[in-house]
Amino acid sequence: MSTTVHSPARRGRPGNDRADVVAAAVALFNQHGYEATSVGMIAERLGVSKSAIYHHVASKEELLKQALDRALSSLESALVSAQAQNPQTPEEHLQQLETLIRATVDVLIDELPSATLLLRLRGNTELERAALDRRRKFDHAVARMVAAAADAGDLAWRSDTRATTRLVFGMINSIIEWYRPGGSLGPKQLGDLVVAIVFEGLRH
Amino acid sequence: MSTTVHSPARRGRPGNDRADVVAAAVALFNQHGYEATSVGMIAERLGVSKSAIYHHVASKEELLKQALDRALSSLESALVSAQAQNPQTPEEHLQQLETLIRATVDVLIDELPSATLLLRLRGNTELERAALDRRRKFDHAVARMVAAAADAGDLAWRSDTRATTRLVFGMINSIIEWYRPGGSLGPKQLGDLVVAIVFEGLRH
DNA sequence: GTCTATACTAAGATAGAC
DNA sequence: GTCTATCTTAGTATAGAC
Repeated sequence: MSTTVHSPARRGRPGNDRADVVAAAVALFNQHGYEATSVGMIAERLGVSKSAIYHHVASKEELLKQALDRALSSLESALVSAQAQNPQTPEEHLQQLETLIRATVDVLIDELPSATLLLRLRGNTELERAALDRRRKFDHAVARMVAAAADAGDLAWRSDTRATTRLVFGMINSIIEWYRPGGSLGPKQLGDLVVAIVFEGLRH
Repeated sequence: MSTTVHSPARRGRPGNDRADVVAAAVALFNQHGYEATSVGMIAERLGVSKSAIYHHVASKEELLKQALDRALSSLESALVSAQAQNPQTPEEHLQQLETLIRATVDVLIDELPSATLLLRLRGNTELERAALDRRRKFDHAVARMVAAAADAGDLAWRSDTRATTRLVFGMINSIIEWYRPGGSLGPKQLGDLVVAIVFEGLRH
């Protein structure tokens, strides 16, 4: 069981390792949904038989868990990095939100497959509900940060802070629906664009 | 085959009609995904046996088609109503976009189940790809309307009109992820909020 | 690390009775 | 409008050889 995440030069017999299997699984989970993806489909994509998959993981659910952990950890790191700022003035609160928005955009792009999986979860199993709970904790921490910025003034959160926060992060999360690496738009530029729309709007 | 959509008082033997079956199916498609939803699950939700479903529709796919047609027709109507405005001045272009945004929000709320189904499509079958094609035509028409507004001036579409449009409608579409009827926020207020964020941004 | 073979379960759909 | 019974295919997972 070579648990190495990115071994630079693999030892031993060629073939697939755990990371390969997870990557193939996540791609298929995103295309067909977790429930509708069979172990046979994952095996087929890797060019091996079904039972070869069970050499790497104990169950189909373990593949889901791997990917969700990865996405959640990355998002939580983004939040922590913004929380480190400890803002005092209204302008510093705005800067903190900007940091959070850019860090979230970066995570969505860097972890596009696993983040996509997370954002499409429906909570149909215990594992999925646990992941959604963890995501809800993240959302609440974000909401607290936004509320603090609104309290400090300088932010037109338009009476309903909760709905506004959902809309803003709905916009950010929608990136996974269309963003593909290698396009003309890089992470930095996309972050600029999102921040500009959120804070300044589209009217001249 | 009583094809009535909302018969005020049903004739004949009590039980489920086509609309009941479609509604149950859509709810389950949204929760588990189309592929992962079995006809047996639909039957169970309605309290009947599997084969009772096949009295109302010829296949599982027909249930999907019904719902997607409904969502697409509603969205296309919203677009047509905005297109009827034929704007001349920059301010009229802005008003046209506002009309489109409000009409889209209304459709998402009024047709929440079927709109949710449409927005989560992955294009894994011919039917799904046909629906996605129809949705793409809608998106392109929206993009043309936005481009016309940008050309008329008065709109800070920040160099990349395409990405900006995607982000804005990503925000609007994200409504389906959390909006539930009966909350404190009505369609009108939500439309106000979206329009305010999109045009004015959050900074004071 | 991968294979074939197999156990067991559930899927979509049909036939024909009530 | 719904039922039971059935056909056929495909799902998750395991056993044990190479």
